[in-house]
Amino acid sequence: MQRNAPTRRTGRPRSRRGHGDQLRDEILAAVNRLLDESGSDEKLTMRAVAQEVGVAAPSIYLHFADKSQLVWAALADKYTQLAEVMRAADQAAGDAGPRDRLRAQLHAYCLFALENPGRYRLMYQVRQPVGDPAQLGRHPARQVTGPLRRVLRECAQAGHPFALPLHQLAYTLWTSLHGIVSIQLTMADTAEMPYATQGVLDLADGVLDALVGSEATDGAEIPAPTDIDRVIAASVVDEDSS
Amino acid sequence: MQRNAPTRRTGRPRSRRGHGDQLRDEILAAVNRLLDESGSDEKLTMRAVAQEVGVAAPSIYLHFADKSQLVWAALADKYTQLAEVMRAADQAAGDAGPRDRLRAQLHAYCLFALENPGRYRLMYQVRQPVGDPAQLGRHPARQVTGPLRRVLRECAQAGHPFALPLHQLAYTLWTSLHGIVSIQLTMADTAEMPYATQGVLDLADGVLDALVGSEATDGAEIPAPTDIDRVIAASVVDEDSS
DNA sequence: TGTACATCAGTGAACGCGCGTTCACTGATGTAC
DNA sequence: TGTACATCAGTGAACGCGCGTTCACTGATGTAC
Repeated sequence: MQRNAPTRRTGRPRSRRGHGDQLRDEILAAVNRLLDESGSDEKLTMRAVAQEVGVAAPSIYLHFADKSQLVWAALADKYTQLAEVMRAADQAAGDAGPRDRLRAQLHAYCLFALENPGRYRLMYQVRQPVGDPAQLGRHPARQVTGPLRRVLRECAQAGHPFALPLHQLAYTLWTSLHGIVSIQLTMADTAEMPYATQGVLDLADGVLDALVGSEATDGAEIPAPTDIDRVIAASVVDEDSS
Repeated sequence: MQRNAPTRRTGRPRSRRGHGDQLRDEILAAVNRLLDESGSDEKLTMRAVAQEVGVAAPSIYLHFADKSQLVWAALADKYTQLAEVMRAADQAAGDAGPRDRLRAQLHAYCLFALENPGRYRLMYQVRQPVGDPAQLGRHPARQVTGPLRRVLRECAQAGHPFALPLHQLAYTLWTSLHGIVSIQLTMADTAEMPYATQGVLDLADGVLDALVGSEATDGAEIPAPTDIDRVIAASVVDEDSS
Protein backbone atom coordinates (compact mmCIF):
# COMPACT_ATOMS: atom_id res chain seq x y z
CA MET A 1 0.00 0.00 0.00
CA GLN A 2 1.01 3.58 -0.62
CA ARG A 3 3.26 2.40 -3.38
CA ASN A 4 2.96 5.83 -4.96
CA ALA A 5 4.56 7.42 -1.90
CA PRO A 6 7.78 5.52 -1.36
CA THR A 7 9.78 6.64 1.64
CA ARG A 8 12.26 8.90 -0.09
CA ARG A 9 14.31 10.77 2.42
CA THR A 10 15.37 13.55 0.09
CA GLY A 11 12.67 15.99 -0.85
CA ARG A 12 14.28 17.05 -4.06
CA PRO A 13 12.90 15.51 -7.24
CA ARG A 14 15.41 14.40 -9.82
CA SER A 15 16.05 16.92 -12.58
CA ARG A 16 14.66 16.28 -16.02
CA ARG A 17 16.97 14.81 -18.58
CA GLY A 18 19.21 17.50 -20.06
CA HIS A 19 18.61 19.81 -17.09
CA GLY A 20 21.42 18.55 -14.89
CA ASP A 21 22.88 22.04 -14.56
CA GLN A 22 19.89 22.96 -12.45
CA LEU A 23 21.50 21.20 -9.48
CA ARG A 24 24.63 23.31 -9.85
CA ASP A 25 22.75 26.52 -9.14
CA GLU A 26 20.87 24.92 -6.25
CA ILE A 27 24.20 23.88 -4.73
CA LEU A 28 25.63 27.39 -4.97
CA ALA A 29 22.47 28.81 -3.43
CA ALA A 30 22.73 26.28 -0.61
CA VAL A 31 26.32 27.35 0.04
CA ASN A 32 25.19 30.94 0.43
CA ARG A 33 22.38 29.88 2.73
CA LEU A 34 24.72 27.84 4.92
CA LEU A 35 27.26 30.65 5.07
CA ASP A 36 24.71 33.24 6.10
CA GLU A 37 22.87 31.01 8.56
CA SER A 38 25.92 29.95 10.52
CA GLY A 39 27.82 33.16 9.92
CA SER A 40 31.03 31.35 9.21
CA ASP A 41 32.54 28.72 7.00
CA GLU A 42 33.14 26.14 9.71
CA LYS A 43 29.91 24.35 8.96
CA LEU A 44 30.51 24.46 5.24
CA THR A 45 31.04 20.75 4.60
CA MET A 46 30.19 18.78 1.52
CA ARG A 47 27.73 16.72 3.53
CA ALA A 48 26.02 19.82 4.93
CA VAL A 49 25.72 21.37 1.49
CA ALA A 50 24.27 18.15 0.11
CA GLN A 51 21.74 17.91 2.91
CA GLU A 52 20.77 21.54 2.46
CA VAL A 53 20.04 20.86 -1.19
CA GLY A 54 18.30 17.58 -0.41
CA VAL A 55 20.71 15.37 -2.31
CA ALA A 56 23.43 12.82 -1.61
CA ALA A 57 26.93 14.13 -1.03
CA PRO A 58 28.54 12.51 -4.09
CA SER A 59 26.09 14.37 -6.31
CA ILE A 60 28.06 17.55 -5.73
CA TYR A 61 30.95 15.99 -7.61
CA LEU A 62 28.83 15.88 -10.72
CA HIS A 63 29.30 19.65 -10.93
CA PHE A 64 32.42 20.53 -8.93
CA ALA A 65 35.73 18.72 -9.07
CA ASP A 66 36.40 19.16 -5.36
CA LYS A 67 35.55 21.34 -2.40
CA SER A 68 37.92 24.17 -3.25
CA GLN A 69 36.34 24.45 -6.69
CA LEU A 70 32.97 24.73 -5.02
CA VAL A 71 34.13 27.47 -2.67
CA TRP A 72 35.79 29.33 -5.51
CA ALA A 73 32.62 29.17 -7.55
CA ALA A 74 30.55 30.39 -4.63
CA LEU A 75 33.03 33.18 -3.99
CA ALA A 76 33.57 34.17 -7.59
CA ASP A 77 30.68 36.54 -8.00
CA LYS A 78 30.52 37.85 -4.44
CA TYR A 79 32.99 40.66 -5.03
CA THR A 80 31.04 41.66 -8.10
CA GLN A 81 27.80 41.43 -6.13
CA LEU A 82 29.17 43.79 -3.51
CA ALA A 83 30.43 46.26 -6.10
CA GLU A 84 27.04 46.15 -7.78
CA VAL A 85 25.19 46.77 -4.53
CA MET A 86 27.34 49.84 -4.03
CA ARG A 87 26.76 51.03 -7.58
CA ALA A 88 23.02 50.50 -7.21
CA ALA A 89 22.97 52.52 -3.99
CA ASP A 90 24.90 55.23 -5.77
CA GLN A 91 22.36 55.39 -8.57
CA ALA A 92 19.39 55.18 -6.20
CA ALA A 93 20.64 58.42 -4.65
CA GLY A 94 21.18 59.84 -8.12
CA ASP A 95 19.55 63.20 -7.61
CA ALA A 96 21.57 63.97 -4.47
CA GLY A 97 25.04 65.48 -4.49
CA PRO A 98 28.15 63.37 -4.93
CA ARG A 99 28.89 63.29 -1.21
CA ASP A 100 25.46 61.86 -0.46
CA ARG A 101 26.00 59.27 -3.14
CA LEU A 102 29.32 58.38 -1.57
CA ARG A 103 27.51 58.06 1.74
CA ALA A 104 24.96 55.77 0.13
CA GLN A 105 27.79 53.57 -1.14
CA LEU A 106 29.34 53.34 2.30
CA HIS A 107 26.01 52.40 3.85
CA ALA A 108 25.45 49.80 1.15
CA TYR A 109 28.82 48.27 1.95
CA CYS A 110 28.03 48.02 5.66
CA LEU A 111 24.58 46.60 5.06
CA PHE A 112 25.91 43.98 2.67
CA ALA A 113 28.34 42.84 5.34
CA LEU A 114 25.79 42.80 8.15
CA GLU A 115 23.13 41.04 6.11
CA ASN A 116 25.47 38.46 4.59
CA PRO A 117 27.89 37.83 7.44
CA GLY A 118 29.00 34.40 6.26
CA ARG A 119 29.65 35.60 2.75
CA TYR A 120 31.49 38.65 4.04
CA ARG A 121 33.70 36.63 6.37
CA LEU A 122 34.60 34.30 3.56
CA MET A 123 35.44 37.25 1.31
CA TYR A 124 37.62 39.23 3.67
CA GLN A 125 38.41 37.30 6.82
CA VAL A 126 39.25 33.87 5.56
CA ARG A 127 42.57 33.12 3.96
CA GLN A 128 41.61 32.45 0.38
CA PRO A 129 42.04 28.87 -0.75
CA VAL A 130 45.11 28.57 -2.90
CA GLY A 131 43.76 28.45 -6.40
CA ASP A 132 43.68 30.44 -9.54
CA PRO A 133 43.14 34.06 -8.56
CA ALA A 134 42.20 34.87 -12.12
CA GLN A 135 38.92 33.12 -11.40
CA LEU A 136 37.99 36.01 -9.21
CA GLY A 137 38.29 38.43 -12.07
CA ARG A 138 39.46 41.80 -10.97
CA HIS A 139 41.34 42.28 -7.78
CA PRO A 140 39.04 42.23 -4.74
CA ALA A 141 40.42 45.50 -3.44
CA ARG A 142 39.83 47.26 -6.73
CA GLN A 143 36.27 46.01 -6.88
CA VAL A 144 35.43 48.10 -3.86
CA THR A 145 37.77 51.05 -4.17
CA GLY A 146 36.93 51.55 -7.85
CA PRO A 147 33.37 52.83 -7.26
CA LEU A 148 34.63 54.84 -4.29
CA ARG A 149 37.29 56.58 -6.38
CA ARG A 150 34.78 57.35 -9.08
CA VAL A 151 32.40 59.21 -6.80
CA LEU A 152 35.27 60.75 -4.84
CA ARG A 153 36.45 62.45 -8.02
CA GLU A 154 33.01 64.01 -8.33
CA CYS A 155 33.19 65.12 -4.71
CA ALA A 156 36.48 66.82 -5.45
CA GLN A 157 35.02 68.57 -8.47
CA ALA A 158 32.07 69.70 -6.37
CA GLY A 159 34.54 71.28 -3.98
CA HIS A 160 34.37 68.96 -0.97
CA PRO A 161 37.69 69.11 0.88
CA PHE A 162 39.57 65.84 1.42
CA ALA A 163 41.53 64.93 4.51
CA LEU A 164 43.79 62.63 2.48
CA PRO A 165 44.96 62.31 -1.13
CA LEU A 166 42.55 60.56 -3.46
CA HIS A 167 43.83 56.98 -3.66
CA GLN A 168 44.78 56.83 -0.02
CA LEU A 169 41.38 58.25 0.84
CA ALA A 170 39.51 55.58 -1.11
CA TYR A 171 41.63 52.83 0.40
CA THR A 172 41.27 54.25 3.90
CA LEU A 173 37.51 54.54 3.54
CA TRP A 174 37.38 50.90 2.58
CA THR A 175 39.60 49.61 5.38
CA SER A 176 37.80 51.79 7.92
CA LEU A 177 34.44 50.34 6.98
CA HIS A 178 35.93 46.88 6.99
CA GLY A 179 37.27 47.46 10.49
CA ILE A 180 33.89 48.59 11.77
CA VAL A 181 31.87 45.72 10.32
CA SER A 182 34.58 43.16 10.98
CA ILE A 183 34.72 43.92 14.68
CA GLN A 184 30.95 43.94 14.71
CA LEU A 185 30.69 40.52 13.11
CA THR A 186 33.38 38.96 15.27
CA MET A 187 32.44 40.37 18.64
CA ALA A 188 28.75 41.15 18.38
CA ASP A 189 27.37 37.99 19.92
CA THR A 190 30.09 37.12 22.40
CA ALA A 191 30.59 40.44 24.14
CA GLU A 192 28.57 43.43 25.10
CA MET A 193 28.61 45.18 21.75
CA PRO A 194 25.48 47.29 21.83
CA TYR A 195 25.95 48.71 18.35
CA ALA A 196 23.33 47.31 16.05
CA THR A 197 22.86 48.16 12.41
CA GLN A 198 22.14 51.81 13.09
CA GLY A 199 25.26 52.07 15.19
CA VAL A 200 27.40 50.72 12.39
CA LEU A 201 25.92 53.23 9.95
CA ASP A 202 26.50 56.03 12.46
CA LEU A 203 30.13 55.01 12.80
CA ALA A 204 30.47 54.95 9.02
CA ASP A 205 29.00 58.45 8.87
CA GLY A 206 31.58 59.55 11.42
CA VAL A 207 34.39 58.25 9.25
CA LEU A 208 32.94 59.99 6.23
CA ASP A 209 32.60 63.28 8.12
CA ALA A 210 36.21 63.07 9.22
CA LEU A 211 37.58 62.26 5.77
CA VAL A 212 35.42 64.24 3.34
CA GLY A 213 34.24 67.74 4.20
CA SER A 214 30.49 68.15 4.06
CA GLU A 215 30.55 71.73 2.83
CA ALA A 216 31.51 72.36 -0.75
CA THR A 217 33.85 75.28 -1.21
CA ASP A 218 35.19 76.93 -4.31
CA GLY A 219 38.81 76.01 -3.95
CA ALA A 220 38.76 72.24 -3.68
CA GLU A 221 41.43 71.24 -1.23
CA ILE A 222 42.98 67.86 -1.91
CA PRO A 223 46.19 67.05 -0.07
CA ALA A 224 49.21 66.44 -2.26
CA PRO A 225 50.01 62.78 -2.94
CA THR A 226 51.99 61.11 -0.19
CA ASP A 227 54.32 58.15 -0.60
CA ILE A 228 51.67 55.66 0.35
CA ASP A 229 49.14 57.36 -1.93
CA ARG A 230 51.48 56.86 -4.86
CA VAL A 231 52.03 53.23 -3.92
CA ILE A 232 48.29 52.59 -3.85
CA ALA A 233 47.74 54.49 -7.07
CA ALA A 234 50.40 52.41 -8.78
CA SER A 235 48.74 49.18 -7.62
CA VAL A 236 45.41 49.86 -9.28
CA VAL A 237 44.88 49.60 -12.98
CA ASP A 238 43.33 52.95 -13.47
CA GLU A 239 40.64 51.87 -15.81
CA ASP A 240 38.24 54.24 -14.09
CA SER A 241 40.26 57.39 -14.63
CA SER A 242 39.06 58.10 -18.14
CA MET B 1 76.18 -0.39 23.84
CA GLN B 2 75.19 3.23 24.15
CA ARG B 3 72.86 2.31 26.94
CA ASN B 4 73.13 5.85 28.22
CA ALA B 5 71.72 7.22 24.98
CA PRO B 6 68.51 5.28 24.41
CA THR B 7 66.63 6.17 21.24
CA ARG B 8 64.15 8.60 22.69
CA ARG B 9 62.23 10.31 19.96
CA THR B 10 61.23 13.31 22.01
CA GLY B 11 63.98 15.74 22.74
CA ARG B 12 62.40 17.10 25.84
CA PRO B 13 63.73 15.73 29.12
CA ARG B 14 61.19 14.89 31.77
CA SER B 15 60.66 17.60 34.35
CA ARG B 16 62.06 17.15 37.83
CA ARG B 17 59.69 15.94 40.48
CA GLY B 18 57.55 18.80 41.76
CA HIS B 19 58.23 20.89 38.64
CA GLY B 20 55.37 19.60 36.52
CA ASP B 21 54.04 23.12 35.95
CA GLN B 22 57.07 23.76 33.79
CA LEU B 23 55.39 21.89 30.94
CA ARG B 24 52.35 24.14 31.15
CA ASP B 25 54.36 27.21 30.22
CA GLU B 26 56.16 25.36 27.47
CA ILE B 27 52.81 24.33 26.01
CA LEU B 28 51.52 27.91 25.99
CA ALA B 29 54.73 29.11 24.37
CA ALA B 30 54.37 26.40 21.73
CA VAL B 31 50.82 27.57 20.99
CA ASN B 32 52.09 31.07 20.37
CA ARG B 33 54.87 29.76 18.15
CA LEU B 34 52.44 27.66 16.11
CA LEU B 35 50.03 30.56 15.75
CA ASP B 36 52.66 32.97 14.54
CA GLU B 37 54.41 30.50 12.26
CA SER B 38 51.33 29.44 10.37
CA GLY B 39 49.55 32.76 10.73
CA SER B 40 46.26 31.12 11.55
CA ASP B 41 44.65 28.70 13.94
CA GLU B 42 43.97 25.98 11.40
CA LYS B 43 47.12 24.11 12.27
CA LEU B 44 46.53 24.52 15.99
CA THR B 45 45.84 20.87 16.89
CA MET B 46 46.62 19.08 20.10
CA ARG B 47 48.99 16.80 18.24
CA ALA B 48 50.82 19.71 16.63
CA VAL B 49 51.19 21.48 19.96
CA ALA B 50 52.50 18.30 21.56
CA GLN B 51 55.01 17.78 18.78
CA GLU B 52 56.14 21.40 19.00
CA VAL B 53 56.82 20.93 22.69
CA GLY B 54 58.44 17.54 22.14
CA VAL B 55 55.95 15.56 24.17
CA ALA B 56 53.14 13.07 23.66
CA ALA B 57 49.68 14.48 22.97
CA PRO B 58 48.01 13.15 26.13
CA SER B 59 50.53 15.04 28.24
CA ILE B 60 48.68 18.26 27.42
CA TYR B 61 45.73 16.95 29.39
CA LEU B 62 47.84 16.97 32.51
CA HIS B 63 47.54 20.77 32.45
CA PHE B 64 44.45 21.63 30.39
CA ALA B 65 41.07 19.97 30.65
CA ASP B 66 40.42 20.18 26.91
CA LYS B 67 41.37 22.11 23.81
CA SER B 68 39.11 25.08 24.45
CA GLN B 69 40.69 25.54 27.87
CA LEU B 70 44.08 25.55 26.20
CA VAL B 71 43.03 28.16 23.65
CA TRP B 72 41.44 30.29 26.36
CA ALA B 73 44.60 30.13 28.42
CA ALA B 74 46.72 31.07 25.42
CA LEU B 75 44.36 33.91 24.59
CA ALA B 76 43.86 35.15 28.11
CA ASP B 77 46.86 37.40 28.38
CA LYS B 78 47.07 38.45 24.74
CA TYR B 79 44.70 41.40 25.14
CA THR B 80 46.69 42.52 28.15
CA GLN B 81 49.91 42.03 26.20
CA LEU B 82 48.63 44.29 23.43
CA ALA B 83 47.47 46.95 25.86
CA GLU B 84 50.86 46.83 27.54
CA VAL B 85 52.71 47.16 24.27
CA MET B 86 50.69 50.26 23.56
CA ARG B 87 51.32 51.66 27.03
CA ALA B 88 55.03 50.96 26.68
CA ALA B 89 55.15 52.77 23.36
CA ASP B 90 53.33 55.66 24.96
CA GLN B 91 55.88 55.92 27.75
CA ALA B 92 58.83 55.44 25.40
CA ALA B 93 57.71 58.62 23.68
CA GLY B 94 57.22 60.28 27.02
CA ASP B 95 58.97 63.54 26.30
CA ALA B 96 56.96 64.19 23.15
CA GLY B 97 53.55 65.81 23.08
CA PRO B 98 50.36 63.83 23.64
CA ARG B 99 49.62 63.56 19.93
CA ASP B 100 53.00 61.97 19.27
CA ARG B 101 52.37 59.57 22.11
CA LEU B 102 49.01 58.70 20.59
CA ARG B 103 50.80 58.11 17.31
CA ALA B 104 53.27 55.84 19.06
CA GLN B 105 50.37 53.83 20.47
CA LEU B 106 48.80 53.44 17.03
CA HIS B 107 52.08 52.28 15.54
CA ALA B 108 52.56 49.83 18.40
CA TYR B 109 49.13 48.38 17.69
CA CYS B 110 49.91 47.87 14.01
CA LEU B 111 53.31 46.37 14.70
CA PHE B 112 51.88 43.96 17.25
CA ALA B 113 49.40 42.73 14.66
CA LEU B 114 51.95 42.42 11.85
CA GLU B 115 54.55 40.71 14.00
CA ASN B 116 52.12 38.31 15.68
CA PRO B 117 49.67 37.59 12.88
CA GLY B 118 48.44 34.30 14.29
CA ARG B 119 47.82 35.72 17.71
CA TYR B 120 46.10 38.75 16.20
CA ARG B 121 43.83 36.68 14.01
CA LEU B 122 42.83 34.57 16.97
CA MET B 123 42.09 37.67 19.01
CA TYR B 124 40.00 39.58 16.53
CA GLN B 125 39.14 37.50 13.50
CA VAL B 126 38.17 34.18 14.99
CA ARG B 127 34.84 33.67 16.63
CA GLN B 128 35.77 33.21 20.23
CA PRO B 129 35.19 29.72 21.61
CA VAL B 130 32.13 29.67 23.76
CA GLY B 131 33.45 29.71 27.27
CA ASP B 132 33.59 31.89 30.28
CA PRO B 133 34.26 35.43 29.05
CA ALA B 134 35.22 36.42 32.57
CA GLN B 135 38.44 34.50 32.00
CA LEU B 136 39.50 37.21 29.64
CA GLY B 137 39.29 39.82 32.34
CA ARG B 138 38.25 43.13 30.99
CA HIS B 139 36.39 43.47 27.76
CA PRO B 140 38.70 43.13 24.74
CA ALA B 141 37.46 46.37 23.24
CA ARG B 142 38.09 48.31 26.40
CA GLN B 143 41.61 46.94 26.66
CA VAL B 144 42.53 48.80 23.49
CA THR B 145 40.30 51.85 23.63
CA GLY B 146 41.18 52.54 27.27
CA PRO B 147 44.77 53.66 26.60
CA LEU B 148 43.58 55.52 23.52
CA ARG B 149 40.99 57.48 25.49
CA ARG B 150 43.53 58.31 28.14
CA VAL B 151 45.97 59.95 25.76
CA LEU B 152 43.16 61.47 23.71
CA ARG B 153 42.04 63.39 26.78
CA GLU B 154 45.52 64.84 26.99
CA CYS B 155 45.37 65.73 23.33
CA ALA B 156 42.16 67.61 23.96
CA GLN B 157 43.67 69.49 26.87
CA ALA B 158 46.66 70.37 24.70
CA GLY B 159 44.25 71.87 22.20
CA HIS B 160 44.36 69.38 19.35
CA PRO B 161 41.03 69.54 17.50
CA PHE B 162 39.03 66.31 17.15
CA ALA B 163 37.03 65.30 14.11
CA LEU B 164 34.69 63.21 16.28
CA PRO B 165 33.51 63.17 19.89
CA LEU B 166 35.87 61.46 22.33
CA HIS B 167 34.47 57.96 22.74
CA GLN B 168 33.50 57.62 19.13
CA LEU B 169 36.95 58.84 18.18
CA ALA B 170 38.72 56.24 20.30
CA TYR B 171 36.51 53.48 18.96
CA THR B 172 36.92 54.68 15.37
CA LEU B 173 40.68 54.86 15.72
CA TRP B 174 40.68 51.27 16.90
CA THR B 175 38.40 49.91 14.18
CA SER B 176 40.28 51.85 11.51
CA LEU B 177 43.58 50.34 12.55
CA HIS B 178 41.97 46.94 12.75
CA GLY B 179 40.65 47.35 9.22
CA ILE B 180 44.06 48.28 7.87
CA VAL B 181 45.97 45.44 9.49
CA SER B 182 43.16 42.95 9.00
CA ILE B 183 43.06 43.48 5.25
CA GLN B 184 46.82 43.37 5.22
CA LEU B 185 46.95 40.03 7.06
CA THR B 186 44.20 38.44 4.98
CA MET B 187 45.18 39.59 1.53
CA ALA B 188 48.89 40.25 1.73
CA ASP B 189 50.15 36.97 0.39
CA THR B 190 47.41 36.05 -2.05
CA ALA B 191 47.01 39.26 -3.99
CA GLU B 192 49.13 42.12 -5.12
CA MET B 193 49.17 44.08 -1.90
CA PRO B 194 52.36 46.08 -2.11
CA TYR B 195 52.00 47.71 1.29
CA ALA B 196 54.56 46.37 3.69
CA THR B 197 55.05 47.42 7.27
CA GLN B 198 55.93 50.99 6.38
CA GLY B 199 52.81 51.25 4.25
CA VAL B 200 50.61 50.13 7.12
CA LEU B 201 52.19 52.72 9.40
CA ASP B 202 51.72 55.40 6.74
CA LEU B 203 48.06 54.49 6.45
CA ALA B 204 47.71 54.67 10.23
CA ASP B 205 49.31 58.10 10.17
CA GLY B 206 46.78 59.16 7.57
CA VAL B 207 43.91 58.08 9.79
CA LEU B 208 45.44 59.96 12.70
CA ASP B 209 45.91 63.10 10.63
CA ALA B 210 42.29 62.97 9.54
CA LEU B 211 40.89 62.41 13.02
CA VAL B 212 43.12 64.46 15.33
CA GLY B 213 44.44 67.86 14.26
CA SER B 214 48.19 68.14 14.36
CA GLU B 215 48.25 71.78 15.39
CA ALA B 216 47.30 72.65 18.92
CA THR B 217 45.05 75.67 19.18
CA ASP B 218 43.80 77.55 22.17
CA GLY B 219 40.13 76.74 21.89
CA ALA B 220 40.08 72.97 21.84
CA GLU B 221 37.34 71.92 19.47
CA ILE B 222 35.69 68.63 20.35
CA PRO B 223 32.46 67.86 18.58
CA ALA B 224 29.42 67.49 20.81
CA PRO B 225 28.48 63.91 21.68
CA THR B 226 26.43 62.15 19.04
CA ASP B 227 24.01 59.31 19.61
CA ILE B 228 26.57 56.68 18.82
CA ASP B 229 29.16 58.41 20.98
CA ARG B 230 26.82 58.18 23.94
CA VAL B 231 26.13 54.52 23.24
CA ILE B 232 29.84 53.74 23.20
CA ALA B 233 30.47 55.82 26.30
CA ALA B 234 27.74 53.93 28.13
CA SER B 235 29.27 50.58 27.17
CA VAL B 236 32.63 51.26 28.79
CA VAL B 237 33.14 51.19 32.51
CA ASP B 238 34.88 54.50 32.80
CA GLU B 239 37.50 53.41 35.22
CA ASP B 240 39.99 55.57 33.38
CA SER B 241 38.12 58.83 33.74
CA SER B 242 39.38 59.69 37.19
C1' DT C 1 72.63 3.10 55.21
C1' DG C 2 69.57 0.22 52.77
C1' DT C 3 65.07 -0.71 50.83
C1' DA C 4 60.11 -0.87 49.99
C1' DC C 5 56.78 2.10 48.28
C1' DA C 6 53.84 6.05 47.00
C1' DT C 7 53.85 9.57 43.79
C1' DC C 8 54.96 12.20 39.96
C1' DA C 9 55.52 13.10 35.01
C1' DG C 10 54.68 11.44 31.67
C1' DT C 11 53.70 7.55 27.25
C1' DG C 12 51.61 4.16 23.44
C1' DA C 13 47.85 2.47 21.62
C1' DA C 14 43.43 2.89 20.72
C1' DC C 15 38.56 4.89 20.60
C1' DG C 16 34.78 7.18 17.97
C1' DC C 17 33.79 10.84 15.00
C1' DG C 18 33.30 13.74 10.92
C1' DC C 19 35.55 14.92 7.05
C1' DG C 20 36.53 14.84 1.66
C1' DT C 21 36.30 11.66 -1.70
C1' DT C 22 35.68 7.23 -4.58
C1' DC C 23 33.29 3.53 -6.72
C1' DA C 24 30.14 0.39 -8.28
C1' DC C 25 25.37 0.71 -8.80
C1' DT C 26 20.34 2.08 -10.14
C1' DG C 27 16.35 3.58 -12.12
C1' DA C 28 14.06 6.81 -15.01
C1' DT C 29 14.04 8.83 -19.69
C1' DG C 30 14.77 9.97 -24.18
C1' DT C 31 16.05 7.82 -28.81
C1' DA C 32 17.03 4.64 -32.77
C1' DC C 33 15.16 1.19 -35.34
C1' DT D 1 3.45 1.67 -32.50
C1' DG D 2 6.46 -1.21 -29.84
C1' DT D 3 10.89 -2.21 -27.82
C1' DA D 4 15.86 -2.54 -26.94
C1' DC D 5 19.31 0.38 -25.43
C1' DA D 6 22.40 4.30 -24.43
C1' DT D 7 22.53 8.01 -21.47
C1' DC D 8 21.53 10.91 -17.82
C1' DA D 9 21.00 12.17 -12.92
C1' DG D 10 21.78 10.71 -9.45
C1' DT D 11 22.61 7.09 -4.81
C1' DG D 12 24.57 3.90 -0.75
C1' DA D 13 28.28 2.18 1.17
C1' DA D 14 32.71 2.50 2.04
C1' DC D 15 37.68 4.32 1.96
C1' DG D 16 41.56 6.60 4.49
C1' DC D 17 42.70 10.41 7.20
C1' DG D 18 43.30 13.56 11.07
C1' DC D 19 41.10 15.08 14.86
C1' DG D 20 40.10 15.39 20.23
C1' DT D 21 40.22 12.44 23.80
C1' DT D 22 40.66 8.18 26.97
C1' DC D 23 42.88 4.55 29.39
C1' DA D 24 45.90 1.40 31.17
C1' DC D 25 50.68 1.57 31.64
C1' DT D 26 55.77 2.83 32.89
C1' DG D 27 59.84 4.32 34.75
C1' DA D 28 62.26 7.64 37.43
C1' DT D 29 62.37 9.97 41.99
C1' DG D 30 61.70 11.39 46.40
C1' DT D 31 60.36 9.60 51.17
C1' DA D 32 59.29 6.73 55.33
C1' DC D 33 61.03 3.34 58.09
